[in-house]
Amino acid sequence: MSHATFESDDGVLSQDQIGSPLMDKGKSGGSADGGSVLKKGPWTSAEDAILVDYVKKHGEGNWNAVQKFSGLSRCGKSCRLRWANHLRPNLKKGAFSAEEERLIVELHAKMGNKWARMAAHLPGRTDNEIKNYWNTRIKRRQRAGLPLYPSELCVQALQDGQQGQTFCRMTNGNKGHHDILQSGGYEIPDVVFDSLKVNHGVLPYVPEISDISATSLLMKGLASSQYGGLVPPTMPRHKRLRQSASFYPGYAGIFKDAFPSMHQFEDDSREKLSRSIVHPFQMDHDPDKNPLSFGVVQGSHSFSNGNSSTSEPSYEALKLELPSLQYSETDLGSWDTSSSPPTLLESVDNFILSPARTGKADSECLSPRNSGLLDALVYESKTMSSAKNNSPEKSSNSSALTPGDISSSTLDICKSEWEEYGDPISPLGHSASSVFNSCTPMSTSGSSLDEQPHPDTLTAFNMPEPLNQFQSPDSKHEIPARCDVMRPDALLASDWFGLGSGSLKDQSAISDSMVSLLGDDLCNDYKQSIGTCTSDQGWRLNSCAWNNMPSACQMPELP
DNA sequence: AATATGCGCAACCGCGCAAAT
DNA sequence: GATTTGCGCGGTTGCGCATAT
Repeated sequence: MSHATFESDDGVLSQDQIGSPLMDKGKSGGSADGGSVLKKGPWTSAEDAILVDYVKKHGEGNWNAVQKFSGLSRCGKSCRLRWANHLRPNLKKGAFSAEEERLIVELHAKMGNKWARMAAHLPGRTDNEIKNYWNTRIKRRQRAGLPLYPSELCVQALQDGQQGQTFCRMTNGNKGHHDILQSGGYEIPDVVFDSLKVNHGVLPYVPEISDISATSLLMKGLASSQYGGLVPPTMPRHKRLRQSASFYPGYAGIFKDAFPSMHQFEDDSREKLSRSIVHPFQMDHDPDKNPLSFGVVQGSHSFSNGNSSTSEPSYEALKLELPSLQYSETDLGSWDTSSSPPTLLESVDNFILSPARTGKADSECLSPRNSGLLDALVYESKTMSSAKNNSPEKSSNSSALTPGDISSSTLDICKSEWEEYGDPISPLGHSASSVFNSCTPMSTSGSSLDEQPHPDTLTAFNMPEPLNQFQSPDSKHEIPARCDVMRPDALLASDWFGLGSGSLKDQSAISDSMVSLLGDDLCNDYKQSIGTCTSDQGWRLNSCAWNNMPSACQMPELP
């Protein structure tokens, strides 16, 4: 197509776009070459022809030269995009095939929002296409109350892959790796670690799952901008701040400024926490050596093999790809701590989603938009009625909870916390109830606590399985794999960290730490909402707190 | 039939990275 | 070493169409 032809078309198009917001913006529409205004908006066939012609002659690349040499009044970026998404040869058009869809789901489970990389595995498909497809899928399945990831995805991965090394690596035994994949109910795919190794079978691109921080994932998910952001506008500022700080491991400075007590924690409580939490695991509680020694944060995956001693904290693990949590890349940057591993404080901060946080954040965790790999949702939906059958009365009894109670109470807390914030509508526009009713991946389906969780059952507050193993290597007294590692109350309330009711000293240490972490005011709130540490009974949860505590955080009666 | 709403897609924007200067 | 340039990526926006009211 000749330049003249294009100019002719352009003139018409310019008229078409007089009212175009894009044109109105004119941000990048300034003169680029000789004062000509770069056109925006839809491409015409004439423009396409020019671009194709140019590429045929000059090849791809140097897109900024397109305008110069072809007379196309488009910026280089626009040209590249147009070429890549519409004009380049071998592009597939039309709806995705079932196989493609399956692959996308799998890839997304692996890579998160790495559209370009996903596109590399889908010949003829563009990253934009995949992205749009995924976003559409999110909405669609969200509406339908379905999980983003089908349950067979993991099953297949298990079947096809090298067990324990690929997709569902953490789904060893009867414990759901999905716990971590979906930690917090977010669509937390396995994490891609480019720096490690790639491809172990299931997919053309299936990196070995390395350590993954459920908390980090959650944080990033919570920090997602794409999905409306984490912190609801109604959230008190300090809560937001705390959350935000938690979401950004690199926040330290800001966070500390806002919460001087954090300094105190770093100074005083680090040791306490290391001693009280890390040490029981016989982990290196030197935060410098083991900056992620906060259990989950540190390569829960490493625990999955039940051999913690062989699992060196992998800082590389922190170079995780963005999972589908939809957090911003920049957020991830803060996790790219290969050069500067997070301090214990930073790790701890991930836990310091104070009670103030739990309401929204936890609820957010359950947001269906983040329900990737939420097979649990399916499972839950199937058993929701069963869970609901658990009487509220049972839930209101603080300590004699049955597994079913836990299940129902899980739902209760989520709802109540939503309501507590007086924001009945989630950022997605879903009522809290609807969110939880349709997507809460927390139900134990009324099953016995002794009953092994469904492999696909991932809960927002599930304790990453490896930790569970860690906590109870013999699995004889396996405590339900439900502990919100994000919540200090989880740490305090559960025996999950081996603190139990008998480790009052450690609990007190944690309590002290919590004071430092949260500050007195918040800590008081925390104590009020969660409970108190008594000398004779250890942590005594307020019944309300207990009832409202996600089942993940509720400590079952020890045998 | 008119209007409102929702949905899917194409395109744009901002940011970050890497190479070139 | 600092700046510029080119490019790619991910997120967001806005338009057009379909459906619901």
